[in-house]
Parts: sequence; structure tokens; C-alpha cells
Amino acid sequence: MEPFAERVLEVVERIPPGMVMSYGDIAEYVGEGGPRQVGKVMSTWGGGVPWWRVVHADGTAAGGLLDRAMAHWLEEGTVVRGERVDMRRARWDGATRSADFQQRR
DNA sequence: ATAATGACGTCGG
DNA sequence: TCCGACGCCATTA
Repeated sequence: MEPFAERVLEVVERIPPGMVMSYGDIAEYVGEGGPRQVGKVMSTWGGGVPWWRVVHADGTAAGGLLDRAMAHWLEEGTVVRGERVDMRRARWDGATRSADFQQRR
């Protein structure tokens, strides 16, 4: 397990319920690698973390896990628009504390 | 050494 | 909005 992978997983675990982060966001947040590298980490060791809080930049689900991801989103109260997460409101910047603290216009 | 691949992202059509 | 073409970058063939 590389330190990069550990940092990625750590960030994912810190994403509060009802919030999500894109692969690119995470890559930028940890300050190394890129979206694809993050994707690699998630496909390999993502099973032990709330992977459904990691989505594509456009808010669509990762992998072919739409069904399961959707279930979790609804359960956590993630803001969803059709088949995708509403990034404008559910996107986590890594600073704010909780989901229901968001205002967004 | 070269090409293909992948839980991605952005741009054009 | 949907989709294909490209760009990216590390890994694998």
C-alpha cells in the first residue's frame, strides 16, 4: 500500500454523509497524482471506504455502481438530480464540517 | 521502447 | 444533454 493510496482513502473517509468529491478534487486535495491515479486507488482499495461519495466531475456515479450508489445517496440525503448527484450543492471542498451546514444560494 | 488501458476531465459538435 | 475525440499519467502488455 503506497502512501498516496492511504492519503486518498483517508480523505474519502473524511467526506461527510450527504457530500461527495470528484476524482479530480481528491487528486488536487492530496496534492499529487491525477484523477486516474485516484481511480486506480479506488478500484483497488475502495471497498473499505464510503466509495459512493466519490463521483465523476459531472456528478455521475463511479464504476457501474449506479444502483448501489443511488441507494446510499438517497439514504444519506445526498442531493440528487435524476441519475446524478447535484455537484453544486453536494460537492465537499474539504473544509466545511457538515452537510446540512451548506447554504448555496 | 512502443502501445494499450483505466472507478477521469474537458471541449466540440 | 448526449457522445466522441483528446489529453492525462501511471501501469501493464
